[in-house]
Amino acid sequence: MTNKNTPAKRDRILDAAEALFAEHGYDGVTLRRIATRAGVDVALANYHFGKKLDLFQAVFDRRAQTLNESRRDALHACQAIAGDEGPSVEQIIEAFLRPLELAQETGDEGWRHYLALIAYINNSPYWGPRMMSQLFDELVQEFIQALRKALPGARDEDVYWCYHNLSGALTLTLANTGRIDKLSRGKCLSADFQAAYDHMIPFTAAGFRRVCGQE
Amino acid sequence: MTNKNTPAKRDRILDAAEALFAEHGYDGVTLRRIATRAGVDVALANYHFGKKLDLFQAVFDRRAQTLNESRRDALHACQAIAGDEGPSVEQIIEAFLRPLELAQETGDEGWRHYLALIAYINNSPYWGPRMMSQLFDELVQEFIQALRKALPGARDEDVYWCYHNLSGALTLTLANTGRIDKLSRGKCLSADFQAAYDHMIPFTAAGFRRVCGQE
DNA sequence: GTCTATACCGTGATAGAC
DNA sequence: GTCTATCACGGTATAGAC
Repeated sequence: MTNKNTPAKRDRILDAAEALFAEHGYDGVTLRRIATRAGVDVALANYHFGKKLDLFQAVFDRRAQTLNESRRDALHACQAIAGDEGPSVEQIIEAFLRPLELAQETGDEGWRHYLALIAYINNSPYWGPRMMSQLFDELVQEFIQALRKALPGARDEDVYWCYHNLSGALTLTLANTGRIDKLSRGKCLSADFQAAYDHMIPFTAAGFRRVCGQE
Repeated sequence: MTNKNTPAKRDRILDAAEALFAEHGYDGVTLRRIATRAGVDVALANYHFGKKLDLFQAVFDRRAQTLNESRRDALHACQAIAGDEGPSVEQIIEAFLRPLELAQETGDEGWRHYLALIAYINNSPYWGPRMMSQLFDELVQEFIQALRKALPGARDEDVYWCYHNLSGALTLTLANTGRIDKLSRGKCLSADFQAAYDHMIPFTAAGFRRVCGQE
């Protein structure tokens, strides 16, 4: 009961920063805007997190652990079910993507912002190389290893290029820009993540099979 | 002979802005840095283009016409060859992508920066909706129309979602972040655009066929 | 330890003098 | 076309309230 809602402000700063960084990028956001949105004083962000860059990093780190765990669990679960010959390409991609959909469809809209932030970072020539590897490479390599097993005889470069295409499709989905809404005149909605993944899974799985010679 | 190199400075401003906006985004770049890189006075950008936002727009507009024309030509050329039944999915996607590769592999590195800028804009929740449609929608609709013809019986939503996946894969390629270099430990290179498109074309074509029921 | 008010100093966009 | 001045804003440090 002592500090019941003391952590509230700290978290509200992270929430506000997450949403704003995801929409406007690192330089498009000021600490003052973050503070205003969080309903706290400007200096509080500095007190809790230090420099602006450290706050950015803190936002990036906060949900990474949880996300990696749920994806790893999904991968291991489908591997357990599949047995010795291992899961199919479709099953692996499903394990890669569905945890994201679940996160996006939580009541907690923070996850939506967080994943849009990942999209921003992944697509940025500046931030991408600096931040993606540290948190995600290990798990991605596990997925790629599983894909390699599901695609016997595939050349390594082909598998990586296919992963690149999957990653790109996913990134644009996470960015949630609303562009497809306009292009399709409302027939498709950026915010309809279930539809996005329902299409992305067979689309990319077919791509893997074709390029890696398993058609 | 009167103003032999008067346009030079103006163009150098555009070149510098293009490269910097592509790497750091709109807010990550100052007019001073642009001016320094262009080797001109700070105020000259203002003189030629007005506000920072107008300079951004000018950079975005500069090459759009040329790019749209070469893509439209590529589409019409493959349609002319194919005759009445129309080109295949593979041929249409090839027409959509190859002009980009050609632009990227010109000696003019400006095109590489420009296309990375398109990637930045397309993936941004803020800029995407504001800027993509005005320049690219008309042509994209032409491509989608061609794809629809190549995929008889496909549902509209499916075609749009497939296009979304193609657009995402392309966007990440244009962004040229170097991430795949690290992931693949040098087996694949972001800057190897030919390899990127050589893989993207069969990958996405197979995806279209699977999702749109033409397998 | 948590938080606020405020001050500092550099930097940025832009307008106006030349 | 160029140079300079202006004026607002941004990140950050500090002093102290609770």
